[in-house]
Amino acid sequence: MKELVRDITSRDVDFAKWYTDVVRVADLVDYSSVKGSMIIRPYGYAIWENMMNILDQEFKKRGTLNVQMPMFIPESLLNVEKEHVEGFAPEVAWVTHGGNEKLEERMCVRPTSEVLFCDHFKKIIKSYRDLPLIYNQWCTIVRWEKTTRPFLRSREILWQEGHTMHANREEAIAKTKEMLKVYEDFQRNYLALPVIVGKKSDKEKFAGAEETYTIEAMMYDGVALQNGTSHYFGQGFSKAFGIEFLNKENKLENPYQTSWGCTTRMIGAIIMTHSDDYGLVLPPKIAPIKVNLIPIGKNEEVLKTMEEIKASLDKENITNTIDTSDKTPGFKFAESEVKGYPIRMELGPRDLEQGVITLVRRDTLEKKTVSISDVVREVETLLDDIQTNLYNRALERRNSMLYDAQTWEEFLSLANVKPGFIKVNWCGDVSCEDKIKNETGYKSRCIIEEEKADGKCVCCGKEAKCKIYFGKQY
RNA sequence: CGGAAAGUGGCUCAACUUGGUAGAGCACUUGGUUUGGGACCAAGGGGUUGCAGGUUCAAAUCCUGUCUUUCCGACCA
Repeated sequence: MKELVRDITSRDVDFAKWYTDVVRVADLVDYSSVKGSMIIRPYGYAIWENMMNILDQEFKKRGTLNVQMPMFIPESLLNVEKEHVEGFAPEVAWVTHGGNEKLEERMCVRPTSEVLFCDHFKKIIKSYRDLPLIYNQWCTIVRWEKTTRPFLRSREILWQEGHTMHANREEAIAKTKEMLKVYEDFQRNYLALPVIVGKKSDKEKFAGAEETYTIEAMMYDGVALQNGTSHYFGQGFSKAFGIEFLNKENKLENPYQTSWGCTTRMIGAIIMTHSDDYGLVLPPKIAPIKVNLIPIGKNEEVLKTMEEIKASLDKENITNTIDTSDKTPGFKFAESEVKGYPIRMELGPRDLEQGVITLVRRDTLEKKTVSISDVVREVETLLDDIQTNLYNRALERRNSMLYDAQTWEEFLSLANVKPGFIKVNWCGDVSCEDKIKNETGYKSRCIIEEEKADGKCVCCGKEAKCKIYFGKQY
C-alpha cells in the first residue's frame, strides 16, 4: 500500500519535504511569480472560508463589527508610536511611486493596521458612550520575510485583525482574554489542535503592546507554531495618537485598547499536526467536503443508490461529492486520501446485493460495512469519532514531547536530543532568555499563567518568577 | 540577509561533463475495452529549455547578472 503513493516523501524521512509535497498534491496552493505570495487554490481557500465563517460568527456574537481599512500607511502615520515602528521597520514594504510620480511621502503597505485604526478612532471617539468600539477586518497584510513557506510564512499574509477600544483597563484586559479564548476554543474544537495558551515574554511580545497572549501549537516534529495572538495595549497607542473620550465624570481620558489576529497559518498547522504519508488529513469540522462517494463499476443501480445517499447527506448538510469519473476505483481511493476527505464511501454491486455500503475513515484508514438504511446516522457518528480521535491522537503525541527541566544540564540534554517544549522555572531576565536561545536555538514560547514557579531559574539559578515553555519554532 | 542546491511541456526527470538548435514516463484530448487499491489498446495535442545579457558560425549545454523554489542559519504570525 505504501508504494502506491509515490509523490509524497515520508514525513519521518524528511518532514520539510513531506510538508511541501502534501500542500502541492492536495491542490491547496500554487506558487506565484512573486516570492512569498502564494496562490491559494479553491480547495485550500475552501478550508480558509470555513475557518472565516466559524470565527466571524464567534466575533459577531461578541459585538464585533467588520470594517475595511486602507492598505497603505503614510510613513508619518506609521512613525507615531515609537516601539511599534521600531518593531516592524525591518519587515515593512515601501511604496515610493505612483505611476511616474514620485510620492511626496512614501507609504508602506500595512504590516498590521493598529495605526490606521488609531487614526480613525481618534476621529470617531468622543464620549464613553462611543465605547467599547469592537472592530475587525479580514484582509491581507505584507511583511517582508526573509524565508517563506506556504501557509507557515509568506510575505503577503491573509488574516483577520480585531481592534477594540474600551473605557477602562479591566474591560480591555477582559476583551484580550476573551478573544484569546475564542481562538483557543476554535482551534481545539474545530481544528483538533491541542494548543497551549499563555503570555509572551517581554522580549517576544508585540511591538507596542503591554501584554501579548499567544496560542502555541506543536507540530508533528515537535516544533512550535504560533497560531494566534491577542494583545493588550493599555493606553500606549491612544496616548501617542491623542485619542480621548469624556468619561462619566466629564473628564478627558485615553481609552484602553486591544488587538487580536489569526492567519491562514492555521491551515499549515492542521497539515503539520494531522496529515500523514498518504496526504492531507482534515478534521471533519473544517473539511470542505466531508464525504467522498465512490461508485464502483458502471452499474445503474449503484449510481442510483449513490445519488439517493447523496441526497440524504445533503438534507443533513453533510458536504459531499460523488466521483463519477472514468478513473479506476484504486485511483479514486488514493485521490480521496490525498485530498483528506474524512470519510470515503464505496458502493459496488456486491455491496448492493447485501444492502450494505463500505465506509473508510481517513484518520485510521479503517473500513467499516454498514447497512445502507443507516448510512447517514453512521456517517454522523463516524465524523464525530474522527474529530475526537484526531484531537486525542495529536494531544497524546504533543504530551509525549513536553518536558520539564530543573537544571541547566537537564535543559541542554533535552534540547540537544529531543524535539518538543521544555518547561522551566525562569527568573524573567532577558539575558537568560537570550542565553538559552543562543546556545540551544530554543526561544521562549509562553509563560504559563496558571502555574507558579517552584524553584530556581533554569539558566542563572536565581529565584524564579514564573514557569515558561521554551521550544524551537517555525 | 549569509551558506548550500535546483530551475528543461501540467508533474518527475533525461540530454549539459566532451556546445550542433530538445526526449521519456506520468498527466491531458479522442475512440474503444475496463472498473472492489493509482487499468489497457490505439490515435493525438502541448516545450525551443525561469528571465536578461555575453562568448561562439552555432548555446538547454560555457560565462555574468537577475528572479523563483528548496534546505540550513539569523528575523518573524
